[in-house]
Amino acid sequence: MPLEHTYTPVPPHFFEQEDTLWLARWLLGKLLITRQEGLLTAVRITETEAYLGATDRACHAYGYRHTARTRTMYLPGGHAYVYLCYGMHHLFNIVTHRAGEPHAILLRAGEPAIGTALMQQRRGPQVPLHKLASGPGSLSKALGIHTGLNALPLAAPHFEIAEDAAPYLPDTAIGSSPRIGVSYAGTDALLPYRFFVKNHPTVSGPKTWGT
DNA sequence: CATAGGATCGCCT
DNA sequence: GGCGATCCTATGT
Repeated sequence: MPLEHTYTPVPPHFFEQEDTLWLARWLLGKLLITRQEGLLTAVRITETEAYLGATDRACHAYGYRHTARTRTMYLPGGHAYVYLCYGMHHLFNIVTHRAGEPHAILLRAGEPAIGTALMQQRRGPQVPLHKLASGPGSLSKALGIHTGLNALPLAAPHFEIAEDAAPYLPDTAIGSSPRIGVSYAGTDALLPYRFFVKNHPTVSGPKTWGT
């Protein structure tokens, strides 16, 4: 591993804490690392969305709904929740909070950090660097994430969240906005539960809303 | 740059 | 049978 990619993995149980909004902000600037068939790829996270479980109408597990799909969300924090969206996109979430409280954080965008050539290969040669992992479906595709990895712990070999020596992101560098694509959620669609690195080219959708 | 429409299928009612 | 926590392309401004 090259020196510039030295990093410290975060243990899965770190995500058992209950403050999902804080975690969604905290994830910005951290590394999401995946390994498929021994090949390492990683992005630096630039955009996330929090889904706050039973009381959040935008959450799949609103009202403690139990279905085959939502089963994963009831696992303790630190597991991967991967589901198929629109029949073709594999969306990647990190389950948070204690077992039985179905919170999750959707990872929506990141900046390529490790294994960029492989991510380019997975996405196609025409895709510009800043779009390789811009948008939740694209991010999963670049990192080789698919529903076969659903319910696995967020630990080696498949996944890791890690910190490295990157500069600390001050609050003024972070924006928030309503979540994307949840108009079905009534008034909860207006809650500012989307977080992003302000003005970062990899962020999908609005880059400057909020503070 | 903004908007529109089609792709495509597992999950839920 | 209807519809998504989306993406890509095409068309118009």
